[in-house]
Amino acid sequence: MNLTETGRARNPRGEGARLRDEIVGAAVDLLDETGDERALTLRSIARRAGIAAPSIYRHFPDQPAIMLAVVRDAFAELHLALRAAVTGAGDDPRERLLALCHAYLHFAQSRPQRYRTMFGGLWTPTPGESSIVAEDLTSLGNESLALLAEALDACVATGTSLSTDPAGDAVAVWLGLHGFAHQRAVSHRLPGPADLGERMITALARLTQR
Amino acid sequence: MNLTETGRARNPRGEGARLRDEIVGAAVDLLDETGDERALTLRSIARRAGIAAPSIYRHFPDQPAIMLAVVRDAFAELHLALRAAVTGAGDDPRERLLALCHAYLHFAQSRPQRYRTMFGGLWTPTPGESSIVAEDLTSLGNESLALLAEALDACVATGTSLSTDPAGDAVAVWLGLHGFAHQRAVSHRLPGPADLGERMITALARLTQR
DNA sequence: TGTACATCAGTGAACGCGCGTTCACTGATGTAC
DNA sequence: TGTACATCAGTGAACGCGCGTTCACTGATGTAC
Repeated sequence: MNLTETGRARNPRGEGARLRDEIVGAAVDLLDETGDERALTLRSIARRAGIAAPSIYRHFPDQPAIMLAVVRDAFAELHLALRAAVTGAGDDPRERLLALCHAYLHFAQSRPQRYRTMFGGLWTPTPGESSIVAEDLTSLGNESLALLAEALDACVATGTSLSTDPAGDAVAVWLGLHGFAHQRAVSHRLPGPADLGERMITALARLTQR
Repeated sequence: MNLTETGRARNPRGEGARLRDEIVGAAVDLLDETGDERALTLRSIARRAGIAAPSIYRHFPDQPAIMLAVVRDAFAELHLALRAAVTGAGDDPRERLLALCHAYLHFAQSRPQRYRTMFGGLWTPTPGESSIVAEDLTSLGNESLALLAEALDACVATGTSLSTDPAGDAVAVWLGLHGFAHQRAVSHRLPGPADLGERMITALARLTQR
């Protein structure tokens, strides 16, 4: 590492972009620890990263841009986790779909603060006031939703799902997962039976009884 | 009203509590307009209410206490809306359940910022640092959830729902509604078919085909 | 009925603080000649 | 090979601002006698 006891060593020429990742990492750490995106100020992130506050401006135009990078990272991480789950689940479409859904719920449960931030919509009150544009936001979860739609399609093809509109029902499954995951991320004391997630997935994906 | 052109008239003796409601109202207005709970500072709320900032301390111990009052008000309003919907829906259990669910979704759509704040979990990062205690939070939606469970019970009793665990499935329906409502409150551009909400309700409540 | 006084609702000035952002800078490292 | 110079990564000091909170206060209104 480039860190010393009394500060950080400078990155070599051409690799200043490393600091960009360190800044995002510091922001993620702060978010996971405090659970409060209001704590992610430009100065607190700089402190955490061990740099002077103005150094951030070499890499980000403003504070919301850091948040966007954090959220983008988190969505990329989610997508990787979902892909890995599907890939590792074997060939049975039902198992693949369930693995994907469980990976989604696991992702949210293990990083509740990041999950809340990804979908909380707070970090960008008014696109236009900052460097962020609407385009940055709309497409964020699309890749992962496509993965879910694909898994549901496969279930329909083998008769495991009775859905007559897999594309629409994929959105329904996603929103169900989201409601479950989000509420659990927020309250950590969810009423309801232990198999609640399973039950919602089965119902929304219109899976047949095994 | 007690407002004049150059300030507000003082409340008469014994009715100083009126200002409390005005403070909460000002906070709600700010929240609905800005869509950003970070904008709800003690000073901005005071400005909006037309009073001096220290006047707030006569009615609230600190800023999170105002947020709690806002959220409590919103939950009370939600409960009233749900009750009114059920009451006005006639005797058919299916219609009553659907009316309740639609009222829930309508509530969230017509007050997206308040809905987000109610369930966003941001306004109370660490109970104990402020005047808020955990007890203030846990019971917030319980009344409304009970209403939903009751409506689902009635559907089961008449064979309209095939649920074998209405209490658990009521939570499932709620989380489905929440996922739908929350995501719509945040993004306002939801993919999926027009009858998505209907579809989720029917599936999660295990309603029979009509 | 008059009057002194307590209570109540709300104010104005001031405090110290962390914030985002700017500016001119430092000093190491690679490059041209 | 040596040296002047451009580039690059990051800094330190300073700015103005809005924040939460405190303090002693003002002045209207009800109450006791």
